[in-house]
Amino acid sequence: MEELAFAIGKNIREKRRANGLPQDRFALVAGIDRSYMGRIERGEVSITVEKLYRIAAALQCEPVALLPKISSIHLQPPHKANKSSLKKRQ
Amino acid sequence: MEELAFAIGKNIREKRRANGLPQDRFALVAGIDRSYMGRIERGEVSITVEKLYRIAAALQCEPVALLPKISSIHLQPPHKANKSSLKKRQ
DNA sequence: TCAAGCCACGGCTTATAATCCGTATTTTAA
DNA sequence: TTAAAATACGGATTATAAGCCGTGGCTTGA
Repeated sequence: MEELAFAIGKNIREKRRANGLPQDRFALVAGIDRSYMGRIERGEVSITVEKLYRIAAALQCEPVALLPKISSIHLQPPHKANKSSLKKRQ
Repeated sequence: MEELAFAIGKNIREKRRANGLPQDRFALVAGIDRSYMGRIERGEVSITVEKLYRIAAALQCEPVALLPKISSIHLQPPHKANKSSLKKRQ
């Protein structure tokens, strides 16, 4: 149900297949664990920007080519709802 | 020295200031810890794509507006150099 | 002056990203 | 069909992203 991760994973898979690379070899090129790469493509995990850049590099594209428009994503509130720690300014 | 993180942090700070928001209030809007937001802007930490989207949303811009061109970044090899686990196909 | 706003920075903890290795299942080509 | 390639998926561990709370330093306006 991770909308963002799912959209990214779908884009990665499409481009990878367009490049004719199997998942495990692609993971190797990107310098990412093969099992983790599977999870990324399935949208099961939330990746770092650094991983995004590795993957884009392996696909020879810009990171933005893998990212959905922000308007298409509704991100759910943080797990630890961050409670102010900011003085009210009446 | 994290080139990517530093570039992103710089972009975020610029846009935040352009919006006239102090760091702590901005962190609040983005739903991110104030102290962590400071580290992000200083380029001390590697963030997830999900955080990138939160920040972009708070800045009312697309994530790509915060990301440097891939050609301007040389990413260093993974810490755990991922050793094949892939059969040779001689 | 000093109070308040803004930011840097620290130590510590908690959540989770990422790895490693194995095996089951599906897909594809001969 | 069936063997091999490609992928799914699992458990367990390690690395690190992210949160929490405090403090200190700097700048500016009252």
